[in-house]
Amino acid sequence: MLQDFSKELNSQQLQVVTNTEGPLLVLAGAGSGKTRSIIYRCAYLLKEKQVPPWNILVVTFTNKAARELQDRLEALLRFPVRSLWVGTFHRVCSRILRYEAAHLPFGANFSIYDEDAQKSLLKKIYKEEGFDRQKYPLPRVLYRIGRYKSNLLLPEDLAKDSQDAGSGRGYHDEFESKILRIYTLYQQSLLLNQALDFDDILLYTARLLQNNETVRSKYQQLFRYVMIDEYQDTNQAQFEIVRQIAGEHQRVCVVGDDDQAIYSFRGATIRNILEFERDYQNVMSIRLEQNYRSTMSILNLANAIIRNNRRRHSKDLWSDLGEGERPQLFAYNDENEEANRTAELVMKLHSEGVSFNQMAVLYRTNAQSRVFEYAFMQNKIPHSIVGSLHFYQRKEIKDLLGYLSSISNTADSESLLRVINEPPRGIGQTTVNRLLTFAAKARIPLYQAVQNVQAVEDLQNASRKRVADFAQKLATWREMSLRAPVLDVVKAILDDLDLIPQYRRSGDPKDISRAENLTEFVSSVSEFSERWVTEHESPALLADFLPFVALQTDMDRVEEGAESVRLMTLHNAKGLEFDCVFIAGLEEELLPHRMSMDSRESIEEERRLFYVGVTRAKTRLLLSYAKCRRIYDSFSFTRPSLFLQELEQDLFAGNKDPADLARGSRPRPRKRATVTEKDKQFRIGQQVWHSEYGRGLVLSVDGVGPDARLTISFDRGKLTKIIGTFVSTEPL
DNA sequence: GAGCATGCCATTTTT
DNA sequence: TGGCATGCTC
Repeated sequence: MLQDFSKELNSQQLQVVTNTEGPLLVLAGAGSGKTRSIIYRCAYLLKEKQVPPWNILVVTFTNKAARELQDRLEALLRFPVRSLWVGTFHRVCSRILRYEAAHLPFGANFSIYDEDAQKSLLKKIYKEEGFDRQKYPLPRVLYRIGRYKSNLLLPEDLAKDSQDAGSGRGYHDEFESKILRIYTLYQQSLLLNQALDFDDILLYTARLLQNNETVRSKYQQLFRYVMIDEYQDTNQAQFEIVRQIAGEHQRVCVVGDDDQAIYSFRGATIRNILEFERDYQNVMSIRLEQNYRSTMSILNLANAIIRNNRRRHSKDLWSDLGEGERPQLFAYNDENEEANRTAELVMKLHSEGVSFNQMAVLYRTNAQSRVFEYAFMQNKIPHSIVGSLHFYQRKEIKDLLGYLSSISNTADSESLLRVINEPPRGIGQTTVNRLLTFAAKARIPLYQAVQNVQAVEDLQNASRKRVADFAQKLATWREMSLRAPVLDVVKAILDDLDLIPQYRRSGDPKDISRAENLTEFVSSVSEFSERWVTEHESPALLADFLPFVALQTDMDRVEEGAESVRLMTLHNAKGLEFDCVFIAGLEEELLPHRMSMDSRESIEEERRLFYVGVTRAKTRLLLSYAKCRRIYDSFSFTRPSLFLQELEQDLFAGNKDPADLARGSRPRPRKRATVTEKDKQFRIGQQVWHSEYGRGLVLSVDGVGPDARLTISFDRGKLTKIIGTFVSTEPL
């Protein structure tokens, strides 16, 4: 066995595989075969060390990575490895919480709330308590709550802290105490619904392991060998979970790359990987620096980019795949040109024999995908957008999931509220309010109130009947879901509601796509069920399916082999590789993003994001920026990214117009600055000139002077909204 | 109680 | 720009 391995692995990788008995830190550069090392390490434990699969825990960053790992491991071993624990932190922890529900303030069938559900819960709290949404914006409050949770702080801990610190004074303290109040109510309402948000899954697991010795030692003994991938992107809660499980036996292997840490906005801290050697005793550390993915020209660029970061374990990637083609840098006039030229380049590469699924277009923000999608459609280039419109965030899918949660977890009044009149069945606001009042008085969930509608006062007979009918349906589905396969339950609900045919009949293309999405959902349930049956030899029930689907993401739905160009954000590109990679929008305020330019740390993280993108490419890398970009409905001039400015020109292939970059790097006024005439006035019907679009006619004027928003019809056929500064009142 | 129109809002990254 | 909430009307 070992001999087989030594043919397949280099000496560092082999070290990773065989050093299984103590804490191990693997600093694995991009493309250095870390997944491969993890897989072989598992194989080594299973075959050589005879460790039972259920004693091994492997935590990956995405579900997709978990599945891939499992598949590749089985291919290597040539037999199925069923009871190995492989999954994301969220998945593994949600499993633990369901097993250990007896020790927790919620049942095994708890619901999992996504961000939208979190928001609607908060909105309701704001309404009841009269909080001001301007003063306490939802995203900000949610972010704060998330931060508390990933640092393992529940409201009661904070309350204690603020008491210790003495009474709060001033505006800041008032703000903090309001946040704490909101957090407290929010947490209460989650529990009332027997629901957890994403952060709760980690928080409650960490707490349980900390506080309950029996449970802790159970999992310490179960997870005799622990491996954590992408350790650079773990947060404090995740750190604590690992420590509770593996701190005692110390058989823990963490794999990561500090240069690829890109999730600090979600509470991840690079500290975990930088300090691993202090957190555990006698840590062995191994560096994987040989890259098996990219040519040297690409790695030279990657190394040059990341060298500008200060806080890192310094390392240089190298490969023996030859020099290859140097990366190309393109300067375009605007985002449309960028998209069109990219589409042309894609077709050119395709005609040279590169298959579509070996090409990817990467960008910083999802909003950038639109122009590419359009250009690719125009050119009939097969493409798939990864992650922009979340399948699981679509209304029709969430409605269906709302039904499923309502019948699975009858405490989940929020989910029931979502679907109680969707599709409309004549249970309006008034009726709902009366039901809610009744439920609150009786201290029962909405589900019970609906079931006991006879006892609810003040209801009109017609309403009461409609509620009773609905209650009957719910009860039937629920009854069915306890024993029948989930696929049957889903089909029964859809049939009873007549949802798909109704959407299909409407004729509205949006509704037709809803019908299609529901059909796709059914086939995903069916796919899940088939997998489940082969693995568990019993049919999948609703209670098996719900926890699975709640942690699914759009990323997990990309068909592997599909012959299409992938369009995705740089974040989503983590862990992937393609022959040809395009990175678009390399401009100041886009990459680095304007929201992340306030501190050195955040700029370094943006730089890492660029680095992650670059290191996805095997043979060809094509970078671009636009000199002018439309944001919402106005045009802005842009400057090339700082990250381009700090690079030597000879890293790139002969640039068509190298002067562009030099010009861009000269200090220039930030925005709206090329046309310098002062005091321009515009009127309807006036002739104006634009450097690119040529002569045009002003159709409407909104505002005064250079800042006025104009609608202009250009002679060349373009009709656009633009700000006054961008056009000249005289021929150019 | 349902559907429509209007006006307002925010617009980074996601398990 | 467009998605969402609110308010208005039938």
